[in-house]
Amino acid sequence: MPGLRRWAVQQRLTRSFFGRSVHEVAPDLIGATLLFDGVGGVLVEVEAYHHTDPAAHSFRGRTERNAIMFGPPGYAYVYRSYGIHWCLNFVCEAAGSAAAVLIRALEPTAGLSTMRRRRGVTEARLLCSGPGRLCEALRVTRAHNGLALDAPPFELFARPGEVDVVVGPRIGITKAADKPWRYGLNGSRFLSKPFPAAATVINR
DNA sequence: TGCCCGATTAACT
DNA sequence: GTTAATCGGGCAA
Repeated sequence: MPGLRRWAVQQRLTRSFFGRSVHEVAPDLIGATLLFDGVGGVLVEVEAYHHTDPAAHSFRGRTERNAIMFGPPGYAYVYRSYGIHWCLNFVCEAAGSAAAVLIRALEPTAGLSTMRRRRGVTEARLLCSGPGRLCEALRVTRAHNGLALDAPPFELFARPGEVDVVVGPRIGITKAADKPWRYGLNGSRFLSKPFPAAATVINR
């Protein structure tokens, strides 16, 4: 029956979803829906980090700031970036792996007027295209560091079907800059930056 | 304690 | 293309 699918219940992402390799979870988050207090949209760009990765906050061991990364999967790790912005991560793998996915961009679908007010811009493309912008639009701060991802104010829903995921090098880092651990929704206009023209596309 | 630098962004030239 | 804003972590002294 045409249109039936729109009534299908979207599956919520649970802790077990995050208890896998960060390099599996990251591409599987592309196309998923993130809501924070009812405001959010479809994830279109993420990056993977791991404690063996020189670019990761957890690379030099546990500190007060990154402690959440060393805990169990399925929790939010929020940190201050450049003393100005907040950045949101999802902790993955097993406790001690200190692996997390940085949430870099989403396509806004819920709470657009709220996001516009918080961000001070009207263009939808500028609301959540970048980790700092996204946290400002969703009003994610240090107060949410350590919160479970399967309970309010978070709501996470699995993507409804397969998507084309584009894979490329991460942005804004100097260490391990060659690692292709940035994942995006192929063709999305809500990416924080385009992927290289030669970037690989995979179906997930 | 002091210094350097960063998983960024917006406003410049 | 370049740069200021702004501050905590990490490391040298």
